[in-house]
Amino acid sequence: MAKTKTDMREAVMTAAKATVQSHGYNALSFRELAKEVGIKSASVHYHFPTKGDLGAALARRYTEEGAAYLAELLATSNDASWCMDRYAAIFRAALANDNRMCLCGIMSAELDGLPAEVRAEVDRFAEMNVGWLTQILSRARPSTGEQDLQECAMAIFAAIEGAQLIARGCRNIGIYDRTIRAYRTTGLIP
Amino acid sequence: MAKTKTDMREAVMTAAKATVQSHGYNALSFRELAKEVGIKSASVHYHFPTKGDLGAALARRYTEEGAAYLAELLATSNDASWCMDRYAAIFRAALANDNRMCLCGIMSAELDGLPAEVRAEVDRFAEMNVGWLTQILSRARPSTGEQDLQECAMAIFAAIEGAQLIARGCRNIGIYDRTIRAYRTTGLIP
DNA sequence: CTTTAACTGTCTATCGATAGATAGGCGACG
DNA sequence: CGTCGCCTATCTATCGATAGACAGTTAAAG
Repeated sequence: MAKTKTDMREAVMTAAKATVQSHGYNALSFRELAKEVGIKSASVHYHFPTKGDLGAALARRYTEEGAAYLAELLATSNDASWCMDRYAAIFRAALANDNRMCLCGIMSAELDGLPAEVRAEVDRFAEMNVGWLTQILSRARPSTGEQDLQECAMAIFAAIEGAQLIARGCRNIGIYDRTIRAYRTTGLIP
Repeated sequence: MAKTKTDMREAVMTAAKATVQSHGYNALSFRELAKEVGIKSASVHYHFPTKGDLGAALARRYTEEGAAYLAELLATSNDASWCMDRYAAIFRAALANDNRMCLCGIMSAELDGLPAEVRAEVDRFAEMNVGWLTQILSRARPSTGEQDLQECAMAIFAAIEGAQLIARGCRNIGIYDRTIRAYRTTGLIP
């Protein structure tokens, strides 16, 4: 059974995702990527004509997979606190996995070097997260206005991304855990 | 009056700081840097033998200047709330200035490509901030234990860095403002 | 069937740009 | 004179991207 076009494309995207989460979009190299999946860089260009195409495809899939998982959480439990636990665990898992970061978090830092199509996907990821968090908050605080819910959701999203960023910077996952706990204690997170 | 060695060194560091805050450490180029300050790239190497030397000097100065400013705040007012306002304003100013980021925030995202001496400076910056925030918190909540104060200080630092990161990613400074306000409302920030 | 044509996925080879870094020279100044 | 600050010139490495060839597959035409 030979590799189909889709197989190779998947392999490239998987390797690229890991590289970006570890070293950022700028560190993504067609040559290195090709070496990892066992083809030549010219063949990577066959699947993704430009680096921007690859980056955008990566970010889009990342958002979609995240949205699917979060929807599953939402359908599994009505407990906002439990959902938030699982949510924070997603970002923790990236750190635990070789000190990786959220794809869109790391891309936000590299924003200036990003092609426009990649930036658009970064925005969509943030929107998706805030939307989900707003739903969670509306369960935990049903009497709160939509406006306030969204602001608080944005704050939670930013705070968790920040916790990941700083913990990564210090190469210390304990910082992430303690920070999330402090968010809970102060009431930022349900 | 010709330029002294110190003058040129200062000029290089100033330009480099702006570049890193805008585009990250990886985007820092000796050639571009030299062009900006009106010398040649070989001359930049005269002042900073390697890129790591430049990056570390940059981060060290950034931490020192920040510490000096924060000490000034601490000496100016006893009002924790006012100090926190000024603190949040520092990070806001970076965003307002061409969507720049905290030097150490952006370096945390690029951590893997950083020379060891630069990483060490990133750690020191975080420590310095947490130390200052702990002092502020001990004024606002004098009855709280040192352990809890430090955790909360770390949480505030991470949350503000995150707010800056996300607002930058969305190219929308309003997101920063609303997020900081939400931090206040929930009680994370005094 | 068989032949022919197109398509697919990968290859080799190469382009121009840019990176960090180094060797050695030149003029000013104390 | 000798050091200081900056220069020209150049090296090697790597980047994204492209052109052109080749083998394997598919499918239509005869």
